Amino acid sequence: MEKAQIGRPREFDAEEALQKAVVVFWERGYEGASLSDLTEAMGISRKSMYAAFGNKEELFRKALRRYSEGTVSYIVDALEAPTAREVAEAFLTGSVRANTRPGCPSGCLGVQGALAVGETGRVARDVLTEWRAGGQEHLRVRFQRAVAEGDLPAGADPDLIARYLMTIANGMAVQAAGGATREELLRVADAALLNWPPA
Amino acid sequence: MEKAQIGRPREFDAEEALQKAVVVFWERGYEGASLSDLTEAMGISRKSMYAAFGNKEELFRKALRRYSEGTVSYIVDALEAPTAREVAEAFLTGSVRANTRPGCPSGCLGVQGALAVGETGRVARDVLTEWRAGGQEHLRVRFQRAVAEGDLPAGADPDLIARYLMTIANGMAVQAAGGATREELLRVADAALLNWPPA
DNA sequence: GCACTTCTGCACCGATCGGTGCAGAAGGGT
DNA sequence: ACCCTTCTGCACCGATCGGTGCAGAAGTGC
Repeated sequence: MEKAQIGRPREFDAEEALQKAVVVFWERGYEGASLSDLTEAMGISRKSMYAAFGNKEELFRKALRRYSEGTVSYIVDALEAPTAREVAEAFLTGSVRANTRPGCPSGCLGVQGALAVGETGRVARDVLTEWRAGGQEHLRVRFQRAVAEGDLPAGADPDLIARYLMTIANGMAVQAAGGATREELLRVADAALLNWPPA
Repeated sequence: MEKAQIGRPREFDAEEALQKAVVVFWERGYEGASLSDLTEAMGISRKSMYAAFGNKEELFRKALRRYSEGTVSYIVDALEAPTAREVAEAFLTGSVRANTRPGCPSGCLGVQGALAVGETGRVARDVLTEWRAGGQEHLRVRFQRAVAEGDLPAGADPDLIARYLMTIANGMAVQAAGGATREELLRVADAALLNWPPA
């Protein structure tokens, strides 16, 4: 993978710069984040950004990937909880924590990054739609397994349960973007889990 | 209120044009909707738009007001339901219907109109944040009344119940923007109401 | 040291952004 | 008929958008 070192090496840390881009996209959304905003935060010139990441859309894709591996890696952990109930708990409390992390923008990049957009944001919007659907699909598969294992009743609908949880998580992202606190959202998560399974 | 008719009257129907603007903002968001997009859909020139509505921010405010009075007027109706449980049901099913109305953009203008934005969208974002908070406050007051009337148990927390319902509604807006169908979301609404009150 | 590659910063590209100035047309009220 | 106001369409404003061409600096392998 690593090509032989030929020519002048870049002066900045690409991972570090990408993390800065994540924050800008997270805070302003794809369309609201201008190249000037991005490169200024990343501490590099436009030319260096294009050489290292391709273009704005590619930068967004890579930022989302980094966001997935970092901020919202709780999802992967949640899926490994021993029972469906614990999966749901870990997923929702993880969402709350990610949406209200001190020092980070409020809400979720995957939700507010590009929800309704103009022509220029179509790709970013579709990327995020697919990203959210992917997360929901992981939940669905996990709950399907839980049904097979007898952890959930035979009549339970894995698709509905996954969508139910993802809907709550999406809603909490909107709430966080609007200023809701971690404590307020944790209470919502508790309320959402009062009846389990929800179908 | 009506100023005496002096000078040439405008050639277009302001209400009709405003409704077109609602759809464009709803579909593309505040920043994603350019003046060209808006005026083209409204069928009027830039100059006529500025004369009739002020500027883009004012147009957005007026579009949101019209949206409130039209598409999401179900909230007002829901608040008048006789019991807290029926209020919750009417609110959630109304949300689902509004988010998945054939011929209209998917999702909710109040959510996807301006969630994460750049400098130019700050005002629109704050307007929507306040708008969502206002809706939640109406629910809270209604549930507070329900507690006073004994319709909800004395220990119930109106603030939490209102936030819980608004979180679900917000989440369903995100789901609808991602392509969820009316039937799928109605099942989510049912699941969310399985335990009542949720706290 | 040399050749080669890739870096960086700056100026610049056409397109589009929100918003206006202007001129002329068109409808009042009297 | 007149005046006066407000309409409309078009061209245009400076600013900013995402993206590049260019020149020179700076590193690597030989």
